[in-house]
Amino acid sequence: MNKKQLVVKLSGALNLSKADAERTFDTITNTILDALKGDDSVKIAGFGTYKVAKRKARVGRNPRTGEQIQIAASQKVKFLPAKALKEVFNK
Amino acid sequence: MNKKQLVVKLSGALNLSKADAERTFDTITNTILDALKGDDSVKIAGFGTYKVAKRKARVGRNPRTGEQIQIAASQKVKFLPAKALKEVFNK
DNA sequence: TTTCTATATGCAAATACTGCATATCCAATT
DNA sequence: AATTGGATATGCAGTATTTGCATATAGAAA
Repeated sequence: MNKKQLVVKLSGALNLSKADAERTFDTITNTILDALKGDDSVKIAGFGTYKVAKRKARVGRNPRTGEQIQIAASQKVKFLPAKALKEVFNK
Repeated sequence: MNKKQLVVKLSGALNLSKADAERTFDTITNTILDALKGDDSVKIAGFGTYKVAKRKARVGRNPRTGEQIQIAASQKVKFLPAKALKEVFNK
């Protein structure tokens, strides 16, 4: 399912126009992103937690040539599913 | 930031009551979950992709006693941040 | 208040990560 | 509705990182 299909579903479920449904959805993702940018984690009970994980610099390898390369430290967004979410998929 | 705080922000940004904002948010998470339950992945351009990852059975260990235990195969929800998301945090 | 979640522990196995080419797929513009 | 530019999936090798187990406690959320 891509974003367009999701928006169509939301439009029906929320009784909004597609344009409004999309704006609503974008507002939510932007709000979450803003919090993450401020180095805050976003905890959604029953769904999961978004947090920014810091990754240290390390030595990697180009699998094509085999040569070693230096990989810089970086940050990425991590999503940790809530307990309730795991249970849904494991029974 | 927890769910309550997020709902307050959404309520302001979307000009909805808190109750409506929460209902809207829940509708979205439920829609995503339903797709995942149907073994479909949810791809949100500019944000990321939710997908169900299957994890193989393996041998684990009880850290308290040290004894080996068999861990069953399981499934969990994975979130893969979109390229745009990584860039936000790495410059 | 009562339920949920993070944390901490040791350790084996699974998985992520890197560059890059190709194939596929999506979003937006025409 | 069709085209196109951009984003993502895949495969590869080897190492770094993560995962997940049991369980109690502390802290936060409903």
